[in-house]
Amino acid sequence: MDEKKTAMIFKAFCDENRIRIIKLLRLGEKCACQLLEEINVTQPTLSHHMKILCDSEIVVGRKEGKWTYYSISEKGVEQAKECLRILTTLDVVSENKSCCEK
Amino acid sequence: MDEKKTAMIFKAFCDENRIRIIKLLRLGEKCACQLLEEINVTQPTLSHHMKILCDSEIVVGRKEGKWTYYSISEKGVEQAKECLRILTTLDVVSENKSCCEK
DNA sequence: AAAACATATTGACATTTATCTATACAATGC
DNA sequence: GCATTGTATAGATAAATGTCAATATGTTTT
Repeated sequence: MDEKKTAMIFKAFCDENRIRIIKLLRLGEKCACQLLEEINVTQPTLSHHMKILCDSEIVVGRKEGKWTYYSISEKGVEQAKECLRILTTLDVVSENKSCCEK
Repeated sequence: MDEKKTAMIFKAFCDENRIRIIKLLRLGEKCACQLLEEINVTQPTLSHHMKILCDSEIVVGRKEGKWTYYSISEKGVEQAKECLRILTTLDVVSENKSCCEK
C-alpha cells in the first residue's frame, strides 16, 4: 500500500473529535443528527469529519430518505489493521547494512 | 485510553514521510544519518519527524556517542494495535437507542 | 583546545486542517 | 408548490503542521 493511502486511513484516528465519533459508532449505526447531539461541534464541522472518516473507509455512510446513517466498516477496519501490521512487522529477510560503525 | 493519547499514537502514520521512515525501520535499527540519506528532507525536518515518531512511542531512539539509533518499539506497536482493536470493536453490550425513525 | 561531525532547536514561512457562518441541495410533509 | 428538515458545500479564518536555513548543543578526533 502506498504512503498516501496509508496516511489517509490513519487520519481517521488523528483528531480527538473523530476518535469520539468512532467511539460512538462502536455502539452501532447512528445517524448524523444523533452524532451531532453528542459531539460538541456545529453541523458543517461534523459533516467535514464524517467525510474524512468515510474517505479513510473506517466508516461507511448509508443514505435513507433525508437521513444519513453511519457505521464502522468491518472491511475498512480489517484493512487498517492489516496495514498497521505490515507497517510494523520487522522484515528479517531483507539484508540491513549497519552504519556509523565506530 | 483518552482521545488525546490515541490521536498522538496515530499521528505517527499520518504523514507520508513518517510512513517511509517506519518502512525503513522495518529493516532494523538505523541511525539518523542513514535515514537522512534515504528520505528526501533536510536534517532538521527529519529530526522533527523522529520526535513525533518517538512521542507516539512507535519508535524509540538510543543515543550512542554522537549518533542516535532509531528502531521500531515492539511495545509501542502493541499499544497501537490494542488501541486500534478497542476503538474499532463493536460494543454489543451497551444498549443503543435507534434514532430518526420514520 | 580547536576542528569536525551528528543531531537538536529556533525562527520563519507556506500549506493544511479544524472550525464557524451562510447558503445550497435534497427529501418529506402540508 | 411551499415550508420544513437533515445534510453537504462554499467561503472565511485561526490554529496546527511540514518544511527549510541558521544556529546551538554535544561528542569525537586531531
